[in-house]
Amino acid sequence: MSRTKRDAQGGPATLREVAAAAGVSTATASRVLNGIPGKATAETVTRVRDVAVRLAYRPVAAARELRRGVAELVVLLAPNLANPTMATLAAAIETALRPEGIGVVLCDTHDEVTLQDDALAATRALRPRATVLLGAVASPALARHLAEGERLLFVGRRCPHAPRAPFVGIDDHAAGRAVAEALLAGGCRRLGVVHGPFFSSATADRVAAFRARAGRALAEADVLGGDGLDHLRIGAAAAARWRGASRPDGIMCTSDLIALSAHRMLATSGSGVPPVIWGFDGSPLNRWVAPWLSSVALPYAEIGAAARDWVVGGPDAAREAILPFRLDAVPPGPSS
Amino acid sequence: MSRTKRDAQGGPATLREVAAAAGVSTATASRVLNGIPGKATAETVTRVRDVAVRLAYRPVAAARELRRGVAELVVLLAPNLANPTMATLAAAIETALRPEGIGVVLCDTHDEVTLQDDALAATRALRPRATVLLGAVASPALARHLAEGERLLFVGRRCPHAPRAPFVGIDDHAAGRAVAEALLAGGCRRLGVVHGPFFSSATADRVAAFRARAGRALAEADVLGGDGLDHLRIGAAAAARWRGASRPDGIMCTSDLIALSAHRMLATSGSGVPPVIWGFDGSPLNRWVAPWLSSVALPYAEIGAAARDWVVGGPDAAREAILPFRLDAVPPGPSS
DNA sequence: GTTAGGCGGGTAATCGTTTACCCTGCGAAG
DNA sequence: CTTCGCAGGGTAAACGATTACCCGCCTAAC
Repeated sequence: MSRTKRDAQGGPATLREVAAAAGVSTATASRVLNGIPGKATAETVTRVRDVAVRLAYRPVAAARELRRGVAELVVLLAPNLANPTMATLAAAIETALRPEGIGVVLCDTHDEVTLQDDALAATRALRPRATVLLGAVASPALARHLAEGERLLFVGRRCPHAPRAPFVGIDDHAAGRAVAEALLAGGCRRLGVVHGPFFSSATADRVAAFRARAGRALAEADVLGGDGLDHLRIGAAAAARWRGASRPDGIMCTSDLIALSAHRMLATSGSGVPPVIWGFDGSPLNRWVAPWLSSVALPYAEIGAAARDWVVGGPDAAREAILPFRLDAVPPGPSS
Repeated sequence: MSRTKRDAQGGPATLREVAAAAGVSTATASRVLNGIPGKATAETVTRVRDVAVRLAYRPVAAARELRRGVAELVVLLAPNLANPTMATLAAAIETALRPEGIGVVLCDTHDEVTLQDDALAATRALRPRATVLLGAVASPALARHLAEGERLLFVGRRCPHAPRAPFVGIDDHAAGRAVAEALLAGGCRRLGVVHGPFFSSATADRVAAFRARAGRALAEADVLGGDGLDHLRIGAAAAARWRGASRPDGIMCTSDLIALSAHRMLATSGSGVPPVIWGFDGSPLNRWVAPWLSSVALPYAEIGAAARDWVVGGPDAAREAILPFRLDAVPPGPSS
């Protein structure tokens, strides 16, 4: 029961001190605390555990990592945290990983390829369990990581270099089709699309399926967008092309952000009955900021859980998780 | 120029290999790569650097951390990443820290005290350079960390236990006063407030200053809110109390989120000219989702920079950074 | 009566860096 | 001709955990 040097100093206890206080070797203490069975009597186990609790022992992550060669960390690359969708996804993944004792290192790449590459290179030194990419773009470092067998998980958007790389997301093809069907079923006659860049597999799939299902209801001239990375600008620029002229009565935007700015631009032109607008992502904020917006809601919690399963599952985890989306349709009626 | 064992294996090079390839000891190699002056000839320096580049050497973070006792990591505790303000702040801080080679470990506490405590306890094992708290609430673990001298920085909202703890933010008192002045100068006669919980120093200061400046233009009955943590609910519930009855013509909400939901509730009641509404935080999204909203904009980039300065500044960094806010007033005119 | 093997545990190497300490010249000051 | 000090560099001990081996004992099977 005598205080060790460090205990007296007030610093956190080390494994050696726990072992000494419990009267065992560090090997035994380590095995007990890691729950390795068959290496200690029940009596020893409780004694070591008690001492560890009493001394408020917390293993230093760096020491374990150095020995094991991998940290209990996951790197999360997000293209833009100012986009509520990305922030919500990031939060969902972090929330799912925390109970596993895995920390999330966040990197906002601000939609820039060079920042993505910098982050990819820099975070290697951390030796994370995996790297999760929310909206990856093609880049040299990404290709290199892939070739070198780093553990990479793509969420929402597939790997630009290798579509078969581990992926968690929804069936964007089915979602695009569902939106077209909803619009047609709602009585829309002339459809339109405002989309982001096609290098995003999510965008490409949504638009392709929408186009296929819409058939002649969608004129090629009513498929707008694609330039730039800022969704708010995309929506505004695209919608401006419909200004004054006649326009579709049913529009799919490939993200809620695009829908927000497109709607705003359309609203200020203000002629006739407003079109029905669908977006993607289903932010909880929509109800308050855009009650007119129907949206394909992402299953955030399930995406987080799937990402966690892949991370903890190791090399033999399922390579793909295609999760069900939800259609949050605005009830028909006067748009307030 | 012969390949070392590990080099041949394709794994990343270690310092030992770099040193061997450069014909120096690991000590010298380490000193050169860490830029410690006066310990190597210029010729040696270039040789070591060249070899390091050629071998794509990256120091393993865990080893350095183990030796130094502190990781090049900062833990960021955010109350709710679904709130765009928090997400933007988090991104700003991460962006400022990255060039310093400091990674950000994100923890979303979902506004729950126990999660904040869990995160505080768990991240200690990482031995971060500092912990940054975005919207801290009082809690046992927080008090303990404070007492034990952990490096804690409070952003936006002061430490609930110790108002003098290191802080980065704006002068909320001045901001509240400025909003009252703007409303009065704009011709408003009856003011109102919708606020979040007062345990937030930011909220308390804003409301106190607003109240002081508004004087008799603000009736106590028009100060609403305070219950619950979800800003969207706060705004809706508060505004519902003005429904049907007469209401203020100028309202300050202590966050944009509150303003969003309050406005929506007011809009559906739809009687008479809509009140002028001010919020806080100045999200870039506001322009698109709430063009009617005036807002006290936070200097996100400057907050990130100040947080970085405090983190890298070590023990003698300035304890407080009070940064200038910006008033993003909606131009008077018909609210679309 | 052996012996294989499981249980309970200890010793010490190891992970990759940093850094305290030591050493050797060499030039300048005395 | 000493002596001091500095530039330039090497040796090896940390940092704190994990884990590959090793060892002794006891039981059960042969």
